[in-house]
Amino acid sequence: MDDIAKSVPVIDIQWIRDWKKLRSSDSDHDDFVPSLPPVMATSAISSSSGAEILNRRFKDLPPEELQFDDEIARRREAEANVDIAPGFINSKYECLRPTPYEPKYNRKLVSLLLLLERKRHLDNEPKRSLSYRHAISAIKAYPREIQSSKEAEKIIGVGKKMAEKIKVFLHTGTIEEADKLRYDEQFRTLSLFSKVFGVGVTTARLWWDMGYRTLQEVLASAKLTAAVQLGIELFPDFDQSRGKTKNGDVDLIISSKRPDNMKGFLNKLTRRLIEKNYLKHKLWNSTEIKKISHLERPSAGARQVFDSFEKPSTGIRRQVDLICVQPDELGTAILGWTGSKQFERSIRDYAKKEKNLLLNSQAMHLEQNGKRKKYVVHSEKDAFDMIGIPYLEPELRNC
DNA sequence: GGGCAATTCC
DNA sequence: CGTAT
DNA sequence: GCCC
Repeated sequence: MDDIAKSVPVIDIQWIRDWKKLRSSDSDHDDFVPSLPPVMATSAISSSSGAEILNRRFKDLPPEELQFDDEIARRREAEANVDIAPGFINSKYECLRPTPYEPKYNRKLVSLLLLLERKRHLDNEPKRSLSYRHAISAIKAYPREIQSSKEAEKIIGVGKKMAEKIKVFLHTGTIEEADKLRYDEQFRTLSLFSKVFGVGVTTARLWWDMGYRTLQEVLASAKLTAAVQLGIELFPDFDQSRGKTKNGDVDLIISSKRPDNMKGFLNKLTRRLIEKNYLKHKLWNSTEIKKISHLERPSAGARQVFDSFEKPSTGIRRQVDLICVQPDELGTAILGWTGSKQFERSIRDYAKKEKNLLLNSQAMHLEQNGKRKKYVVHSEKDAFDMIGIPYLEPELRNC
């Protein structure tokens, strides 16, 4: 999952309606797929812009833009010891407060902290990266401009070192370490490499250390697994910096009230979708076998990742995750796949630490004196109620 | 100083 | 089987 | 890097 809670509809919903119509009139899997006009498959899609990104070399390129930056970095009165903003839910649990996708206040500060978080991530310092994520999340949700580092340090998640950086920001309008990263070839190259499907910070750095500076060079010279090679070739289609929509991947969670019908469903469905050219490549798949007291139950979160045509007529390609779940897993599956990533970490952390509830995308369990009791979660709302926290719309889970 | 979400695949 | 993703 |  990405760090953005997905709320933008990016596929033709009619496609799903047709599917539902057909499904209700017939129980044979092979007829689940609606008949739509066949797709004109072409490999020339976006290849002109694709060549650009594959050959992008950051040396001497203009600096990376800040994510949010309409703020005039004005100088504040030094170190006003004001109270924390009224109404702000000051907690270490991000899931307790609404967090917008774009901050209203402190936008440049958030942009700079995001650079530092990414730097820690690329340097393989996941815990420091997490710390920045906590602080960024809190500041994104903070309901007014921060006036001083003293005020900032009252925010749970902002400690001494972060407050010092904020102090410098308030006085100079920037944070030097962060601003430098915008021009840093290694930082920008590692960022690009690690956006490829199947590539994390380790592989990204390996490629850098081998001397590669563009994806094209990697493609030409590095020995790649088939999946990673596909990841690079599809990269131009998935490139998120292009186009208007923030993020384009689609998660479809599929369930049936008659689980016995679901055996082999995902494979059948994807085979048909590939035949009809809705899906192009299988990037990844997982078929989980749950072991329950010696019995093997095929289940929970069988998942396949594809790239597909968003809308046959446009030829625009999207990443599609197909997730097949048991009916009693539907509530937790939707909650778990809606994100954001940090929201999921937070709500699971809260549930466990504060309520002894173990939460994952398959189930919720109450743990008391060494025993686990399973609760069925029927909906997202249900999950919030059971955990005992106020419901948050998906659009406000952008922790 | 321990913990930081939970889980799978290759 | 341990590590990376 | 921060909280408990």
